[in-house]
Amino acid sequence: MIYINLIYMPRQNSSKYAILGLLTIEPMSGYDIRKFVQNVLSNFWNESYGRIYPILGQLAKEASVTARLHKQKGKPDRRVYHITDRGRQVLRGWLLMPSQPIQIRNETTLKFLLGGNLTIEESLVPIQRLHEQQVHAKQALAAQVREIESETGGSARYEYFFLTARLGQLLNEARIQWCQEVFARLQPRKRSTKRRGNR
Amino acid sequence: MIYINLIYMPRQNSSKYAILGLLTIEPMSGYDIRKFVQNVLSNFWNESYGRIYPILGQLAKEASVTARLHKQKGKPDRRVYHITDRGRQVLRGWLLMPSQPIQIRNETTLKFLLGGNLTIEESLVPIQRLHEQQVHAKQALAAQVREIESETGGSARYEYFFLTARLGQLLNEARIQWCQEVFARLQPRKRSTKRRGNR
DNA sequence: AACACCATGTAAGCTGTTACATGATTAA
DNA sequence: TTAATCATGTAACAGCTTACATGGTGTT
Repeated sequence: MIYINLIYMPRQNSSKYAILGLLTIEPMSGYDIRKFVQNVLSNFWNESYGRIYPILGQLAKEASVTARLHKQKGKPDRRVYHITDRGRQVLRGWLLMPSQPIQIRNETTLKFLLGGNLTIEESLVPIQRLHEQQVHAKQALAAQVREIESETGGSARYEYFFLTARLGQLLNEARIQWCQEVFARLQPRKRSTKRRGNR
Repeated sequence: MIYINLIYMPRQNSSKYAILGLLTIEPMSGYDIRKFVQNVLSNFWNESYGRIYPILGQLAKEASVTARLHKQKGKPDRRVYHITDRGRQVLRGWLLMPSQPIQIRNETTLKFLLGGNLTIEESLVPIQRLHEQQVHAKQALAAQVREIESETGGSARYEYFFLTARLGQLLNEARIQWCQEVFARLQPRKRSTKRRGNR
């Protein structure tokens, strides 16, 4: 295939900038980044080792970060990455660009929409699971908010961390409420309508 | 690389089952599916032509769907796909499986979290855009709900369509409220703190 | 004349996860 | 003894989008 007018323009590699951005919070190793993403950002971001390590190498080659080796006793060496001024410039350029529209693929919701192909009981199973999960997440989010509030009372970053956690809370509450509405509307008439050919 | 114990187990191809599922709502062409996903499901699902057409061909080969050619005057022929009994079985198997955890990558939220690298004014720009967009989406969602309510008053599918749209509404309201909280907390002290080296 | 819509389809190629390798320490 | 955690890294490969091709009709 020949590209004459345009070079193949992939949706940009946001992992690269995400990792760069996390290094402005604190210098981190690849392992730290993974942990941070899993523990703190999992509500709206994810990264796998398979991306993190190659990207850190690439960023170092571009002089957007510098690596410092921290030797440890009893544990493997840590390669801690620090963002450079050049890295901050690159990051700033990305931060100011309009965000890529989110490509959402929420299997649970799609399956629920197609619930007409199942019995009501079958359709409710994943929603019960979702409800439990979201109620559990509610605790974790509240703890996170308390931690942020206690940590850095007046820092510039504080507001952004707090408000991001707040978004998580609001979405969490919305999902819990939805589950309750589903239970209220779908439970009562328990006619096991396993009708398939509905046209 | 040699896989001895396990075959490479990719995250499953949910597009295939999604497309199959949409054909239980109504027989559709590839073009219809794209339109439907964009117009109705865009809040929680997306599919591109590059996937839809090959998958429809694959599903036809597997006898999960059958194709019927609809000739049109002045417009290209439409290849309309109908789900088969075998297809319904395959779909049912997928619907009963627990959903893959959502892999979210919300650039807007991540960028907001990293707002400490920008001025408050700069950080607020995308949130103002988000707010406008969500207020606009609110209208569209309300219209969608009204349409579902009027269409099929008592059908089995009605409840699932309605409740899915309802989830969209609740999440939409949560996001709008979040934007307002952001404006309230971030606007007042308009000190243009373009501090970069925050450690 | 330019553009958008209808309609189907394919090749390029980046994106991103998973399953490995490796190896020491600590907890159950 | 088994498993988990710490820690870095790579190869395989499916997932998915984008940019094309093609061509008629209707709208601005």
